[in-house]
Amino acid sequence: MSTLTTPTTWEAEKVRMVNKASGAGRIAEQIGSAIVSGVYRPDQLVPGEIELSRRFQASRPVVREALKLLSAKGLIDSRKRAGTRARSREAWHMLDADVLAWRLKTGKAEPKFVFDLLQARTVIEPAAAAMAALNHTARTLKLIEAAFADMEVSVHDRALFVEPDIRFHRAILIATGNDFIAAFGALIETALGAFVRIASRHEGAPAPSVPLHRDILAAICRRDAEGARAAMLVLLNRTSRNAERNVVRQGSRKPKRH
Amino acid sequence: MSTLTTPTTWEAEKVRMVNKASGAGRIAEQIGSAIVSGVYRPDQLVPGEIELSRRFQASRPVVREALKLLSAKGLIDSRKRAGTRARSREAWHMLDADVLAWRLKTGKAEPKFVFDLLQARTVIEPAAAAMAALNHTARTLKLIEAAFADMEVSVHDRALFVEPDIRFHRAILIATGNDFIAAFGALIETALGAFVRIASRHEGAPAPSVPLHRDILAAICRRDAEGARAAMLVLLNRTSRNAERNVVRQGSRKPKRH
DNA sequence: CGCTTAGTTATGTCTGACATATGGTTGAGG
DNA sequence: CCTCAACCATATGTCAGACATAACTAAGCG
Repeated sequence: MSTLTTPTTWEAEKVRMVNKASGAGRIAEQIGSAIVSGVYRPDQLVPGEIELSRRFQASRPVVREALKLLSAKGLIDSRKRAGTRARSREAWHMLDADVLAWRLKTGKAEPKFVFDLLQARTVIEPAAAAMAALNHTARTLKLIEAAFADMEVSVHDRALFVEPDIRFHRAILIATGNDFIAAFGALIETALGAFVRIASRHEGAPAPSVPLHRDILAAICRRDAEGARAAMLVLLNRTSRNAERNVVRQGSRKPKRH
Repeated sequence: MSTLTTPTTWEAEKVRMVNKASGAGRIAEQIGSAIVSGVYRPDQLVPGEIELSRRFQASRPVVREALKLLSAKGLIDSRKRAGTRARSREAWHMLDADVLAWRLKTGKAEPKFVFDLLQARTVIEPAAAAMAALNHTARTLKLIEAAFADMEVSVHDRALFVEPDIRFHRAILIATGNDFIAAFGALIETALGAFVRIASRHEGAPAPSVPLHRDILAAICRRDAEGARAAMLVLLNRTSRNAERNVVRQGSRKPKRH
């Protein structure tokens, strides 16, 4: 049953984040969530390793592995004598799938989170669609087409629809041929996952968005960069309107930072 | 700057990557560089932990911490029985400062790397400048202005010029008020660091770019979004022309992925 | 009063062992 | 001879206890 030489790369395997079940991943998630939710203030503290090992009922090496995970994501910084400190949010790796998930889960200030997510998508994805139109190959185009076909099949159920939807947008990012643009995949995934969570109780089937996706695919197919850009922009504008309608009203306020 | 013998040119508190000196960081850098340079093929192998601990003259816990660092950056994936495998490049966190540095250091296919870097900047930074013009605060504007002032001071020396230059572009990203846009800071830093490395032996002082930066700052100051976007685009086009002139000619070839 | 020095403390590192799951191998059964 | 189940080897996962090292604190000395 296994396809012999063809790698068929991901498919079964989801985007693998930290293994939540096992020790280090579980602890990293707990501490990471605490940091992004503001339990541990910017430039200070975090309990010591022995204290953490006691608190999480795990040995110190496991705690240290968890801390290394968080360190690699820019959340903490350990120095020899005085403990490990939570780093300020400018240092966080905001496009890391785990950091995004933790921020979303402990949804503090969710309106601004959703707004920024959409704003970033509006910057990246139209340009990505244009680049994909110019640079796509037979292989990458096939990925986009396959994702769109699966969207059409599951158009009746929002829960089923979201997976191929995410795959569609990711495939476009990959089709750009630019690794740095493709790095936004995690962001798209989180954004769409969040939207479906928010919007699922307000609306029915996602049928109206299918023709918009079809326009994007068609433009990419005929290597029409500006058409693809415009079509993607139309889709994102629709998504923005939906988000505005669904998010609590304060979402329309201009974000006001100190 | 990196692996040198700890001159600590600019003082302690900087963007802290992995602590290269100490065990886990040093090992992570070695293995990570090997992965991004293609020594360990996509979906396969990587020596076992005991073998690694022997090879790097370190204990197994330290090796495991290094592996956790790499795991958090999307480079590897460990499963219980059959070892830890190098993940395919789609999984790599391309905007991670360490991954960027490792890819740049073991510069394989550097022309495409530089080209993609510039292309990504052309997508992000004009939009970021426009957003900064609309959203900047007194605090964030001051950061941009301070960086520009330092650029003017050190205009005579390219080596000194690069630091405030990086700071200028980072400050604009921060001034957007959007965390996800700001996440590109590491990319900008790597890009400018790479360009100065490439261009330093071809050209003299970076004086011509100063008025272009001044135009960006002025547009942001007067909250002129489209002006800021256009000014940034002008700067990036100049940078692109310089890069084209400096990089070997094959950089103009269409990147051809299988 | 400032500088040096000693002590405290948390991270960093090491050793050695056991637990666990999984891939491969082997043997039983069809 | 082939199929499938049980077994075993192996690499990661986890644990415990110990020592090394550096940095912050404070006492001691000039």
